[in-house]
Parts: sequence; structure tokens; C-alpha cells
Amino acid sequence: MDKDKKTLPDIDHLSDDECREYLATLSKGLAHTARIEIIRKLANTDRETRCICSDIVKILPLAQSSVSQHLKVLKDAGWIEDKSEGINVCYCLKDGVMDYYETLIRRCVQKEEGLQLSRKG
Amino acid sequence: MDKDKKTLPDIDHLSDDECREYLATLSKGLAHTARIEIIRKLANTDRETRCICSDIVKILPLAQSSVSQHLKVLKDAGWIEDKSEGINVCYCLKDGVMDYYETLIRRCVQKEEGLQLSRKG
DNA sequence: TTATATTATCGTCAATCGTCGATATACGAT
DNA sequence: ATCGTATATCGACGATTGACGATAATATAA
Repeated sequence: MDKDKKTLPDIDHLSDDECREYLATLSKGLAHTARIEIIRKLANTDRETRCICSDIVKILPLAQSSVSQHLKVLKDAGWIEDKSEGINVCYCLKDGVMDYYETLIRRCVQKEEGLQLSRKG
Repeated sequence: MDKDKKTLPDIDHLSDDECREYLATLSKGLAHTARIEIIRKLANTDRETRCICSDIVKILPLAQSSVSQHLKVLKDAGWIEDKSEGINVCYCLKDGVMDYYETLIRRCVQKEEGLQLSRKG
């Protein structure tokens, strides 16, 4: 039932290559203004209120099928989860994914240990 | 001479739309493993050491023309700067761009003021 | 000038993306 | 069973991306 609700992979257990792959995938999620809007909307919707698909369609200037595509991209990338509620599908941000993204960036990109000279402060 | 070395736009002076556009553009920069590798390399190269184009070509399993393309994407997006040094071109990360990216994400995506209920801590 | 090294650009090609309308699927109500 | 609502998927299309080799452009060396 919760088969597809896989949690975010533990960064410490990923190889460098896997980290880069995953960072690229998540970044692709943020690489379109419509998807940024979706994430913004979900970030501002608490779990009780819930955010169903049709709410998201309403706030975007796109056809329903296009919005559905963007939601699929975000879901496949690991940004969001969905849950069916009768006729509706409730979307929400994956828990902690924002922090996860920033951590992944640091793991992939930031200065290697041993030579952090210019970290101001 | 420094015509194309434009600094990162002040986030506070951007409209919401412009913020989203710019976040999407920067995210596109991170949306490819080769470009992540380039940014990693530059983040680990201090300004004195300098990192010239051919060094980057060496560490990537791509043709020189492909690497040049990726460098162009990163430069156009605002991640990196270049500077000619005789026959070579020295690339470096734009100063503060990592922090800038994270700030932009927060500005675009994170919870609106007034209702931050579940910021743990 | 000619030759060599470094980098950018061009042209081409296949693959992916973004969009849409149309259709399929699933559920709830009648 | 039929209808209506919500959502996902399909197929088509144009635009963009990512790759390459070839070539152009630039600087240095001989």
C-alpha cells in the first residue's frame, strides 16, 4: 500500500556518483517555474489542510494534463508524495526534503574536508 | 573589460516572478552531473591556484566542446565567472553564489511569514 | 610568417522536455 | 448502470538539451 512512499536515501550511504545523480535529479525538479510554484504552494500548506491536485491546477496557468506531468516529475524526483483520498489525490512535500536538498548540495559540492580555509566566520 | 562580470541580482529587489525565473535558471545549472562536477572542482580550487578550462576538460569524460558548452551554461546561469589569462581561460565560482542559491530557494519556496507553525526548533 | 596549444562556436543528430487535447481510469452520487 | 468529477496517461508537436567532430578564433612560440 505504501509501496511507493519510499523515504529519501540516506546521504551517508550514497556513493559520490549516486550523490551527484540524485542532486541532478532533485535540481531538475526545481528547474521550472511551474514546479517551483507547486513546491511553494505545498510548503505553505500544512498537513491537516491538505492540498489536492485540483487546487494546484487552479493556481497555475497550465492545462490539467501539464500540471499532472509536473507533479509526476516532482514525485519521481523525490520532492513530493501523494495519497489518494476518495476521488481526490492529496499532495504534500516529502518531510524534510528542503533540508535534505541543501545537505546534498553540500555533500556534492562544498569544500572537501582538510582545507576549508575561506569559510568566513 | 569587466562588462560581462555582472554580480548576482539583489534578491530583495526581485519580484516573485523574477525570483522563480532565476531559481529555475540556477537550478538548471545543477541539473546535470557534469556541471555538478565542475562546480565541485571550482569550489575546491582557491583563487590563487586558479582553475583553467583544460583542467576541467581533463576531469570529465566528455569532449572538449561538450565541456565548453557546460561551462557556458554555468556562466550564463550565473554560477561561474571566467577570466582570460593569455592563452588560457581561468574559471571560478562566483563569490557567494552557493549561499545566494540557498537564500533564493528560501525566498521562493519556504513558508510565508505569519504562519510558520512547524519550523521545528 | 608558420606552427602549436587552448578555447569557443557551428552544424548535426538523437533524446528529452513542455505543452496540449483527447482519452482512459477511478470514484462517488443518483 | 449512468453520470459527473478528479486525475493520469497517451500521442503529437515544437523547442530545448546534450553529445560529437569540425572548424574558427586567439595567443604564444619558433
